[in-house]
Amino acid sequence: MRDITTKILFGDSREVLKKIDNNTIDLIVTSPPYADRRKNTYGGITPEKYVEWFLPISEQLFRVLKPTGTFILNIKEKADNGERNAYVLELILALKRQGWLWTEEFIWHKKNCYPGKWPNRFRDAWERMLQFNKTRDFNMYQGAVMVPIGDWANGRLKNLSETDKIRDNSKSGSGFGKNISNWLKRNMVYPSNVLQFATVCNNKNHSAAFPEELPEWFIKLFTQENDWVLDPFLGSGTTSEVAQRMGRNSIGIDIMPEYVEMAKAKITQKEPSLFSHNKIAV
Amino acid sequence: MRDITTKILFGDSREVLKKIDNNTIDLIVTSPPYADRRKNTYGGITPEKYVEWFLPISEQLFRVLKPTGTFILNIKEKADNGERNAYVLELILALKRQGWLWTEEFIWHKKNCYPGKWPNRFRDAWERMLQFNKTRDFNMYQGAVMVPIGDWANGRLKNLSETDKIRDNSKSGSGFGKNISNWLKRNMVYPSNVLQFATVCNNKNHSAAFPEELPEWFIKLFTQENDWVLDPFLGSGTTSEVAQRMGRNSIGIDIMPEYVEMAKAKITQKEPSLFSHNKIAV
DNA sequence: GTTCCGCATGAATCGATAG
DNA sequence: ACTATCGATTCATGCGGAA
Repeated sequence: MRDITTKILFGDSREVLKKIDNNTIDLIVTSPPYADRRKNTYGGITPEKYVEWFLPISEQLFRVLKPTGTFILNIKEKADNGERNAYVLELILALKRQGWLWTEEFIWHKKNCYPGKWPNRFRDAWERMLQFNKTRDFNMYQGAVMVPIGDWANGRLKNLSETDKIRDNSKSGSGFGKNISNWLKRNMVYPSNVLQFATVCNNKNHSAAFPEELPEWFIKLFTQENDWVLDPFLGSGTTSEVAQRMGRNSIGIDIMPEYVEMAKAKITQKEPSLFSHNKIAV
Repeated sequence: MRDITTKILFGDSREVLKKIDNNTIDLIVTSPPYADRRKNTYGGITPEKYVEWFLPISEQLFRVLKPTGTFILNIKEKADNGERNAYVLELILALKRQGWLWTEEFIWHKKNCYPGKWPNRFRDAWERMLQFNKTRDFNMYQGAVMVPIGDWANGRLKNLSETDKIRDNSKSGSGFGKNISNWLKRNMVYPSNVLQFATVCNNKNHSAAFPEELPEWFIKLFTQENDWVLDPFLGSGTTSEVAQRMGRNSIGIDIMPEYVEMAKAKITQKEPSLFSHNKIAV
């Protein structure tokens, strides 16, 4: 493994991103401040101004991303006056107009979401993981995120009858001959576009809203070792930490000095002993 | 239980809906034909014309729905040229402009769908269950869909229940223990907005097969017995069948004669023996 | 060293109350 | 009338201390 660079940059992404060269990033994975959330830490962008605020940033992201790269955006609209706000839908449409391809919408199913029950709704247990690309020919290493068949097969495949197998072959869905019995012989299967991870909730000094599994999963899927990962809203530094551990170069940006310090601490902490081959640039 | 009416109507919803009186329906739950470029499938509406096609129908749905009623729309955009089509987002925005409140987006997680992959994506394992309302004061019977509590509670209950068990057992001889309902409540929790139902594989005659659990869940949540349920795209008749079984009046509409016949067969099949109190109106 | 249990808390949401 | 703040509601998870 070559040396890994892990840059943690302090500042406003709208400005800091301009220092990054064109077509250099393989994966952008980020969770920007949601509209009207985290007012105390970040500015607190209203839903009405969210698209306007985000587009200059995504313009820079488009510029720095390689044509084969991927942009993963974690976001979820809040309920407001008994109604879901539509600003995320407006954002998706605006990003498409900006030139992005809206390739996929993964669902992050939060198994341990915030509790609560109200007269008109249940707990919100999912968030959007929106995948955007510059071109249709992006890199995707699907084999890297295969999961043991165990959980899946025990529930479904074991009970497949002989007619099930035959019938599915004759059913010509979309031209893909899905011979189910082939899957029986394998140990690993591909996941779907629904991801189930628990949110991090520890009693320690600082909590990371982003569980490590989330950036880890997308880094595995869309990058190889020595590729470059970017998070323009780094927060407490989860993305940088995971990228470093996985042998990816990374750039993390945040506007809050205390978060930048926290992220730097996470990185350098591990540098002397475990990651002596890594180079920390700040 | 009073007599239940189950109407199966043949025709185009744009016309047939006009025969239904204002403010008479408690729940609309439907899975319209999804937009598709392939004309040979059911419906055959292109993504570009989908909103234009749907709005006259949703206008009628708005008219016939009670102010306390709910409209559940099951839909999912297909991938098209490597990209998710945005017509569903446009539809949500258009429905809001039409006066609907976009109350919630439930996720139907199709847990048992076959693993599969394409060069650029994984298996699509979820669909949108969009909830729209006319007002903020709609009926919602949340207790009807409670689910058993997670495993974590079993350990906790073990200790407390030692004395509780004895008390309950000793009380069982003397009528109903007053605490039984409370104890049951502790074993049941409210669900979230992510629903996990298996897909049905047994329906060869309808392209968009809807598992019974799906309309059943929403009928439980948003209606009581003798309420009125409407499905303007009935398909093979699942909604009518479930509504009848649950003691709800219902109206189902479909434009395909063979589906109407299929749906009628499902209903009348059960009428003589099990549902002799039901009245079939066609 | 395991296993078990207590406890804090997490990108929440609504209705009521206050300014 | 409209905005801002507060209290009540509620459950899965992981950590830390105890058995």
